[in-house]
This record gives sequence, C-alpha cells and structure tokens, in this order.
Amino acid sequence: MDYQMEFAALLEKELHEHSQQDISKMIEKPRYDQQGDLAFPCFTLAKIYRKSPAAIAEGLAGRIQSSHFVKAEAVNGYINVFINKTEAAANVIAAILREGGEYGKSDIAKGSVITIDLSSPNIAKPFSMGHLRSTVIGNSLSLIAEKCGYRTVKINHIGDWGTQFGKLIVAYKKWGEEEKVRANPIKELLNLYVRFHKEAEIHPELNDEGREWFKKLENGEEEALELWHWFKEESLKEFAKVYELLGISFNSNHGEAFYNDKMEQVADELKEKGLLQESEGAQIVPLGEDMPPCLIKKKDGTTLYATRDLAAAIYRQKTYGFTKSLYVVGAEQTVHFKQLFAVLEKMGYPWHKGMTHVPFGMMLKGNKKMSTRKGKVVLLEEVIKEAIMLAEENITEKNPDLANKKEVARQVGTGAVIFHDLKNYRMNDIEFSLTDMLRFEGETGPYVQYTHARASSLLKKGNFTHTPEPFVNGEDANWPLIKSLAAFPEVITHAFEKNDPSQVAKYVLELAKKFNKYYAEVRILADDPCKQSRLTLVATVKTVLEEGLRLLGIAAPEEM
RNA sequence: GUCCCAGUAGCUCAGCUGGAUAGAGCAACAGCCUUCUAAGCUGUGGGUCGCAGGUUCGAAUCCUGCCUGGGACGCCA
Repeated sequence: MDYQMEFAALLEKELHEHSQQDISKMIEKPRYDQQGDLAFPCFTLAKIYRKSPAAIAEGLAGRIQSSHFVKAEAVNGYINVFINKTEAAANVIAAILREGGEYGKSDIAKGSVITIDLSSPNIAKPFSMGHLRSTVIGNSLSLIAEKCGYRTVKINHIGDWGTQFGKLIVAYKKWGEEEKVRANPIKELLNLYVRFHKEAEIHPELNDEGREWFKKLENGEEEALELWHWFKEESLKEFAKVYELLGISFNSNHGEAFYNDKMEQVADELKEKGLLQESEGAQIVPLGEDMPPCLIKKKDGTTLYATRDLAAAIYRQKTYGFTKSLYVVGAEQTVHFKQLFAVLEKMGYPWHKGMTHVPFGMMLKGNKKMSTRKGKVVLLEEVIKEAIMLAEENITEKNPDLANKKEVARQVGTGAVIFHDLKNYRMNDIEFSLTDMLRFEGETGPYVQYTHARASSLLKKGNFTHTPEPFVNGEDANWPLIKSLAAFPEVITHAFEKNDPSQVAKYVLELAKKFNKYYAEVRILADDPCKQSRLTLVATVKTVLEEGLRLLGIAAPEEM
C-alpha cells in the first residue's frame, strides 16, 4: 500500500489542474507526530484559486475520505492526514515476515552489471586510514547495488605500477638491507620511501634516477622486475590481513600492472582516432578549455596512470559489459576522472555515460592531510586490532560467559571502525580521532549491534515462533517503529541513487533508537495476550537491523 | 589566479529536489538496574544555521558576492 499515492489520488479528484504524479511530489512528511503522517501544503494553490491556503486546506480536508486514512485535518494551510495504523502495521509486518532478509530489495537494475573500483591501496605503502574509506564505502555500495538487482564486480585496482616503484628501487639499492625488509617489509619499505623523498628535496636528481628505474621496469629489465615482484608479494600479504579482519573480499585483484600489455593498444587507438597530440615532448589528448589535457605518455615514453585507467576501463567493458562503473576514489582526484571520462567519450564509447567517480573527503590529522611521503600515517591494521581488543574487554566485563568471544569481539570492533566511517556523508573530511573511532556508545556501530542483540535475546527468551497470521496493531507505542520499518526500501534506493551508504547508516541508527525507546517503555515479555504480537514486531526489527548492518558490511551478532 | 568541496549547539555531525516549532550523538549536570543485555533509557542547559544582498506567500535549504578552512590545477597516483 502506497499511502502517498493514495493520498495524491484523493487530492487529484479535487484538483483537476494537477496530475496525481505532481501532487504526490508535493506531499511531505511532517516533522512532528501531532502533524500526522503525510501532509499536503496548499500555499501554491492560493494563487490559482484566489483563496487563502488555510481556506483551501479547510475545503479539501473534509473531502479526504478513505479507509486507509483515519483522519484529515487542516492546519496552517496544510492538510495533514493520519494513516490507518492497524492496516499499515499489518501490511509492513507481513511483508517483512514474508521476505525476511530480502525485504527492501528492488530490481531497478534487472540484473545488469556494475563494476566498483575500490580500496586500491598502493604497493610498498602501508594500508593507511585513507584507504579504509575507499574500502568500506565501496564495499557498502556494492552490497547496496546488489540489493537493487545489480550483478556487482568489486575490483581492487591495486597501485602496483608507476614512477613510485622506480623511486623505491633507487631507495632500496642505495640504503636498503635485505634482511631488514624481509623481517618487517611494509615498515621498512615505508622507511625507504620516506627517506627517498627527504633526500630528494636536497638532491632533486634522485627523482630522475627514479624515473629511469621505472623506465627499466616498463622495459621489463630483470633486476627491476625482480625487486618489484618481491615488494608486491610482501605488500599483498599485508593487505590480506586487513581484508580478512574487515571481512571484505574482491572479485578481481587486477592491479595497474595487469594493464601493461594493453596500454600500447590504447595509445594506438587514440592515434588512429586522431586524438593524440605531441606537446613538449609528451603525448597528450587535449580536452578543451575546461580541463587540462590528458597525459598519455611522458617525454621519456613511459605511461601515466591515466593511460592505465583508460586501458582498464576498456578492458572492464569488454570483460564485464557493465552498464554502470563506479570509482570510489578520493575527491582530490576529481580532475583525473573528468579527464578519463572525457577521453572515453571522445573515443566514441557510449558506455562512458555509465561511469561515475564517487569521491570522498580526506582523513586529516591536525587539520592536515596525512602524508605517506613524510611518514605521517596511522596504520589501519593497528587501529582495527585495538578496536577488537577494546570490544573484547567490554565483553569480558559485560557478558563474560559469551561463547564465541573472539569472533564477536572482531565483529564489534570492526563494526565500530566501519560504522564510524560510513555514518557521515562521504564528502566530509574526517579528522582522525582514535577515541571517536573506538567509541561504542551513542551513535555507533556497536550501539546498533547491541540493539540487534537485545532483540535476538527477547526472541529466544519469549520462544518466538512465526505465526501464519501475524497481528501487530498500530498502537501508539508501535507506530514509530512501524513507520521506520516501512521506510527501509526507499532508504536503500535513495542510498544507491546518491552513492551514499550514510543513508543506510543513519536509518539503522534511527530504527535502533526507536527500538530502544520502545524497549524501555514496553514490557515486551509480559505474559498477556499481546505478547506474540510484540515479539513479532521485535522479530521484524531484528530482521531489518541485521539487513541494514549487512548492507554496511557489518555483522550482527546474536549476542554480545 | 581559476575550479571543486565544506562552514548549523563547546566538539562531531543530521536536516539542504524551499515549507508549519532547526534535530541527534559526545561532553556537562540530574535521574532510572529485586523484572526482557545500563554497549541502554529519561530529563536539564546550550543555536546571529560563516557574513551581506537577492528570488519567494515562505530560505539553514535556491542565486550572486565576500570571508574562513581544505583540496585540485600537464609529464606523481
């Protein structure tokens, strides 16, 4: 039952100048409960009918009659209607019981493919807090897309190619020691990387050496390749630990290097299509006034990441036939993606229209960007481990007999870290704060998980069983919950359209808050005729909380 | 210099396809566990919605200018 459309249909009978669709768009959800469930503002009608909004509202309110609404009243130029709670409750509850975890799914995609470029850490650099953002946002978006009927392909486009490796090789050859790197690869490689940039400030010629070594790498010289391969292996091992802790996996791990043998074709194709020009010794595609030109090859003939991204996009289209393709990459790379999409358009690929850069703000420290080159990074793995430890302490204190303590601690600890990242709009910069990240109270992941665990516990204690004809009345205590439960499907589509997981995070918080309020006010397990009805409501809340958390990439333990 | 993003309570943020009384969490203070997990609930205080114009019956929300912070602007990714 779509109450908004029903309300619009009733209004349309009275307002012939407006279509049902238009009216539906004008209908709002009032902020305060006393204002009813749906509201129609009459201000814009005042001019047409030459009557005051209040008078119009008065006139219309009396004509709103339907079994779906119990009341319609005119207030301050609005018509406020009150939904038939018993009917609405029955519909929502039945839908959730019937669909379970499928509740809220849609099929707007009709099984078409969406590729999502996410995480994409750089080899030989530690997995920093900054990469966490891309990883968890991308992962959640892929889960949301799946819920909307897409076949998703998560691609970890690992940064395993580029001039930086030339630099790293130079640093290793000058100052590196094999045993040290073997013992503690990431840390030692980072030290070398940091040292390189420090020394390059005084001796800029080091940068030239770095470029030379990258050229050797691109030419496939053995020494360069061997070192590169080694650095890569060590880094991948390190990343795997983080992904395991987070519970995130990928459908493709093709990094930049994978496209090495595909870039020449791109350059050729650009040339054939007459897009390539030489400028200051480099090969470029000019993109007009609005954008800087896209660099395809440097004057020494080596490639740039734009070249690799072009090759990757073409490869992905060929391999997956995507209709949509998301790049979950920091906002500072906005121009790069504009260029990338513009070049694809010039190449005549219509599918460039399905490509979207999903930017996000930075992790700041002391209002400054955390710079890898200066060694100012916080290691994600350490933060996650800390969160897990803290979660375990909490369990030991509050629920010492919990069976699978370790696993629940992992779920809650990572839940805190992931939720902390996803609860706010992704474009906001985040000031890194360990205390905020490890908070388990208030608007946090553990708060939602805790609420879910409470619901689970009630169902167990109350011996809840699915009844074929669930009855949950829409009494006032239930109503806020019913309304929230009904909103879940539209929250998901909205989150997908905006590429915004925080919509789901905020929703799940709101539902948890309402449930905790209900929990405090109503004795759910009281032995009276309505007990099963209350438990049914609890069951649906549990289902939706669990599903909401799942869409964020967060587990919902039964107990904690 | 040009372009992009942000500026709402002490702090972190919601609200921004314009609407009726601007909301949470944290922090502070005061309550609530002999009854369903207190990782919870209830209450109190706290706001020139960066500033100035404009559009509108109506602006935190849209437009313009300015201020502040951050970012990006051809051989890094």
